[in-house]
Amino acid sequence: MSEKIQSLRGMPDILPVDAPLWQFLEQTAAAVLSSYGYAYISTPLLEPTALFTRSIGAATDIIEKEMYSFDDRNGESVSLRPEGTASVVRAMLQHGLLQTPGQKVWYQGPMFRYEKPQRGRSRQFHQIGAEVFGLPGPDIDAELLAMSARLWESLGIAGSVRLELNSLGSPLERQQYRQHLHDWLKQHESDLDDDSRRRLDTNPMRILDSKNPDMQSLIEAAPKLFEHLGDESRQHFEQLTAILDAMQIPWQHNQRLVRGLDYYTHTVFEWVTDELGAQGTVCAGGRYDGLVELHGGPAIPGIGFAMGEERLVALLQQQQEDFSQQPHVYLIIADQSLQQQALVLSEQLRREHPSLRLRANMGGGSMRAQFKRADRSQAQLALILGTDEWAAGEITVKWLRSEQNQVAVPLSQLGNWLQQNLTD
RNA sequence: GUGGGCGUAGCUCAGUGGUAGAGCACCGCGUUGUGGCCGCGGCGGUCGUGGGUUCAAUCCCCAUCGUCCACCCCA
Repeated sequence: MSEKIQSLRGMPDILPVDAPLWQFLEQTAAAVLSSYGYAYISTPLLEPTALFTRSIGAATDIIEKEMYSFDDRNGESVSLRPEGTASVVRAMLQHGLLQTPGQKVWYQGPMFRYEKPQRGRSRQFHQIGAEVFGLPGPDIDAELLAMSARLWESLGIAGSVRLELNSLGSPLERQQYRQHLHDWLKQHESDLDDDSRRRLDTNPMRILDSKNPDMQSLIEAAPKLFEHLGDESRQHFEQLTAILDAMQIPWQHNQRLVRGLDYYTHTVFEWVTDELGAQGTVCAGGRYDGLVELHGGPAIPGIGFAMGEERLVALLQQQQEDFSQQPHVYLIIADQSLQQQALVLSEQLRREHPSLRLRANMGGGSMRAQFKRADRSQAQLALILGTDEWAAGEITVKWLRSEQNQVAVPLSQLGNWLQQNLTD
């Protein structure tokens, strides 16, 4: 006996019990996104390492210590993607898709970060994301948020999430504020905790996000980013919030919201929940007006978001709703001599009724055993094919979830009969 | 990366310094062609792994791995 190989740490399997939830999430998201005119795009899991270091910012934790990077057989440094936006920008540029403004795309798939796993945080995790290019105005910001709100509604979790909003201003304003904040914090360095002191030079804006209670009064007193924004940036934000108010989408202004990735500008937002412990951000994003340029393209603005599928599935799980697709019918083969006929019949039914979920008994077994399996399958009814039925050219139909009497249906009419009598 | 909780059957867990148990699940029987309820029987664990203490370790100690939680980070 050889040793059983286990999955890598933080790389969970998604098992059949949970799969219906994932499918519900992904199908609902696909429907909502396409209803807003987003087209699906799929990019490789493996990219040149430089794509991410340039995009995300070399001083971030993602780049410094969380990327799965290695040299391929050609000696080129490649990395598993830690997020999706960089690849989408790369692909849009590479294929000249940014010639026309207003491109909307969405993606879905696994991302990889070498983190210490905990609830809502694994090393391989999944995101659904959306990106829009070439639209600078607050109108698209608002529509993007409305779309996410609509998705929460469709998923039935609207009551569990709330929207937090902020503006980081233009790249210049952001940079100036960062310097200003840094200088101010430097003067209060003795009041900072160890984590914050460490971040002072690398990412001072993140200090505002600290959860340390001892830091809160200092953070309150720190200069506010919003007060350092120029008129244009303020206008952008005010127009956005006016549209949100008109659409009756509740939001909160969180002045400490700064986001972790370097490329964000102007509008940034997070949809957060209190129901998942420490990993409460379920969807986050913002505007990244300088990113396309940073990747060697024209000065085209962009905005997008990514949502964490594991976290959304966790919210869906709390609803206790059953998303699984049970078979409609279970075909019991009363006599093994009819195995061949049963398979032929099954194929015929499936061809006639593509939406029919039919599970035929495989592997033989006694009637008792087959009925047990039929019951366990949650099928609405059992079809029984035995020698008597076969000789008479009919099949016995028994309801498994109600007390109706079982009936004999001619094989020639079985398809129609099922269509008329099955629900959902 | 830091700190803490936990690792006994597929699942949820009990248990003792003398090499293990329950419930659920699974399989079979009680019906020669009828499931769900019930009864009976059965399958199933090198007690995470390695080392130490001991006459003896699943139990005590150390390490390691895994898992969960918080920090950190982030979706």
